[in-house]
Amino acid sequence: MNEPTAPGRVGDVRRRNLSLVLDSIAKTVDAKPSRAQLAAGTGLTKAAVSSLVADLVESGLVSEVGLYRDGERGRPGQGLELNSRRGVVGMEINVDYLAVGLVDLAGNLRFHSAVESRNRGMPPAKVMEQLAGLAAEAKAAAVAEGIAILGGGLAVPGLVDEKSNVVLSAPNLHWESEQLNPTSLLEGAPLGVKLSNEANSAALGELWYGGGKPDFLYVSGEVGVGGGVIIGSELYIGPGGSAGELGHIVVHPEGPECSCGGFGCLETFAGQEAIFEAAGIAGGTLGERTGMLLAALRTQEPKATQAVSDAGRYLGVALASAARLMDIEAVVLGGHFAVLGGWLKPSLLASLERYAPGLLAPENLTISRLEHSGTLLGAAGQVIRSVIESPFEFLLASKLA
Amino acid sequence: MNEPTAPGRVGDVRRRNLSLVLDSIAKTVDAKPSRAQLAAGTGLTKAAVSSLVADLVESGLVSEVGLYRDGERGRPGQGLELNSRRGVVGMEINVDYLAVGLVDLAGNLRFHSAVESRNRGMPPAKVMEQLAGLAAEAKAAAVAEGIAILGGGLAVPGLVDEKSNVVLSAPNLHWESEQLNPTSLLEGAPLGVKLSNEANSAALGELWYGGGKPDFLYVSGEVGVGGGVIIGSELYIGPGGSAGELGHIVVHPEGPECSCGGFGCLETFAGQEAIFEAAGIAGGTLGERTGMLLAALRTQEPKATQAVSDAGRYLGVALASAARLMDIEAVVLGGHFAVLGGWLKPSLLASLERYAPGLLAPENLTISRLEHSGTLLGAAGQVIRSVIESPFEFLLASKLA
DNA sequence: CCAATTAGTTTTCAATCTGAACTATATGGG
DNA sequence: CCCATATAGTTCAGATTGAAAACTAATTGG
Repeated sequence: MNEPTAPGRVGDVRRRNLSLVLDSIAKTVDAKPSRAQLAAGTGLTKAAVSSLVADLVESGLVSEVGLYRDGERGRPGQGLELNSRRGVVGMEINVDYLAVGLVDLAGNLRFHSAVESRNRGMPPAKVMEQLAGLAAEAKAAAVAEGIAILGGGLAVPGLVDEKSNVVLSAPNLHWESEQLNPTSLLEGAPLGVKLSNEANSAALGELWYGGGKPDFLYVSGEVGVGGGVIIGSELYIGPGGSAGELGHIVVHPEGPECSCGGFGCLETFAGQEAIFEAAGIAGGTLGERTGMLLAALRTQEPKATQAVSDAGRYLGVALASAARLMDIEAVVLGGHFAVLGGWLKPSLLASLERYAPGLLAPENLTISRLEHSGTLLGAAGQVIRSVIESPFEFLLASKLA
Repeated sequence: MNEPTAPGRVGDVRRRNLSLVLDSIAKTVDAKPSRAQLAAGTGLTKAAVSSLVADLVESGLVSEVGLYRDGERGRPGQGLELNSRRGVVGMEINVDYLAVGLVDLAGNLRFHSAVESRNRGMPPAKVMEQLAGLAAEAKAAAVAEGIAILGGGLAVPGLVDEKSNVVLSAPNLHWESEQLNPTSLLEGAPLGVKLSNEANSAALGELWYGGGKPDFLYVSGEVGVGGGVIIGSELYIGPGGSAGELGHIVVHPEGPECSCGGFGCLETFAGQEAIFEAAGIAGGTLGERTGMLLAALRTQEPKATQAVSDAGRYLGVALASAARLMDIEAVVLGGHFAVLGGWLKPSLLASLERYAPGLLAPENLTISRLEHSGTLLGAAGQVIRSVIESPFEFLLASKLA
């Protein structure tokens, strides 16, 4: 009724095992496993692994990196790793800036570039044009480093339809039902460009390239308060694709009206604008206002400390509810909340302890260290991940070419 | 890192296809598909379906039910259906009653029995003893109807460890870390007895045997306020197995202290006890108090209508948060909330519209019609479902026997 | 320099699906 | 009554794939 549940064919076994072997290689970062180690790790026979690895090497996804002697005696193994001469471009459109990065299959950020850009209210075509300039830089970097670009990921701060490349709504950009053509940013990349949501991408970036526990809630404090839910090392997006809207959890039933039309949403207490306003900070670019807020916090200006403490308290209420509802055991703070982390944490932890005592251990509340590259890494990572999960399709395509 | 991700073997294809065919037969209730129709429906060839069905019939899971002529000409097909001479016993321990039911593979409730029983504070052994009497009734009914019992499911109002048959905690029963031996209730049943959570089972019962949309939140108003989250036709239990704790969402940060140690939880506003207290109803059994409340509502006694209206309002706050966070599009009210449904719905809908305007269409807020058999059906259904999802294991077992 | 040890390949075999040919059983028109 | 047509279901050769075991390759230490 839901998935059409395709029949199992004999060939599916190979699809699955190709992915299993590739994933094992990907997981074993720094270790460069041999075929024999992969056989032991996966439960497959050496014969099967040899055959599978041959296909993966031929397609260019995996490369052999010299010999590897581990034990005392015996023939040394051939080290295997994800080919670092294949890469994916991660891109991000946000309210105040644009950014690109080049990530190789092994997960190294090989190039990074960002520009400030006031995108709120700007027509999508204009923004895409500017982004194309950054993408060209990434392409040039790839050529310089000898990296073949397989595809790209583009994160935007809004709800997207990944299949049709439509931004369904991005209120903070004032976009609604905007058809983008992200694939044109990377002409010729075999896997094209995948559109995704900013908070979700950041959560995935944190999972794959940051402090990646298998289950956690990522809290994204950009202009809005967003979230990304990771369960069992997978992104939970919900039936309609818009799960994780932490910013519109009701934290006070008598609270003020929110831009979403509801009342008492977390965003009205802990959104960037709300914090700036409560701290009495106005005017200037986002960067300037953030600087002013941090300066005020450093001098312990009462209005500023109170504003951040209040935000932490209400964030604690929201997280208590979220943790109880979804059985979440760890939280990672990103974006604005990462910047304010140190000032936010005390009131946040106190609030969590008040509203959900014993549920979330303080050491499970962490601050993202990926800073602004998390979203990029996540956007690119989704494409890398799709190859790791279905290498068979990639093999087919590369055989045709 | 999380699942050990077993390697794909050639034989896995058959496992999957056995399940695919069995599931197709199960989904096609009333239609009794032929092998040819299954082939068309699944995408497998007739040859493969014939071979798979042969195994399923031999194991007793599927039975052939006479000829079936559909078109104008041609040889008629052999109708196939889940064997209604195989059944599973669903059992429920709750605070105020015990219940059992016999469910055949096709999902028909063939026998049902319940007794009132004050189980709060009762030692588990005593409760299990009484339940054994009910289980014996179900076994006798199975013999009378010629049904072979494959296994059973036992739902309890608390957090359970399904692997070790331990009730980790059931605060409303005053149980903590209680080792049960549910399998002894159905001596000789090849699949044993599976322990599960009451709210989750009720949600699954609603999914499989009620108004089963693929995505919804089931709200269980028993003594506590629980919930079960169904996403993509599967139960979401979270990393620790305790997701869906709707009762401890914070609906008012200045609310009273809750039994969980937190403050302002939904349960303190909309739990059974809270409603009775606010309505000024005390004394007597649960059934008597419920009767008094319904009577007071019918005569529009102000305290009672106000109590229920308040409960609905706060339930709306919790559902608004839950719907935003998990992207939930439909809600089913069960238990106490189903009983109060008509009186609760107006304030609940108004509150939802205030706190999350436009998110949940009124027609997607429904009241369960399964009444007290929902939990039973879900508990038994989990065992039936496990057979449908891995018939290969069942085939193996039945070949050995 | 050879025994021991470990890595990786080749070969044979069994499981399982597909596809095509074949058998089985019904309807309806001449 | 009988045969063309149509549909259901079975049988059998062919292809894919991993398991198991035998084999080849490469390295170390005595």
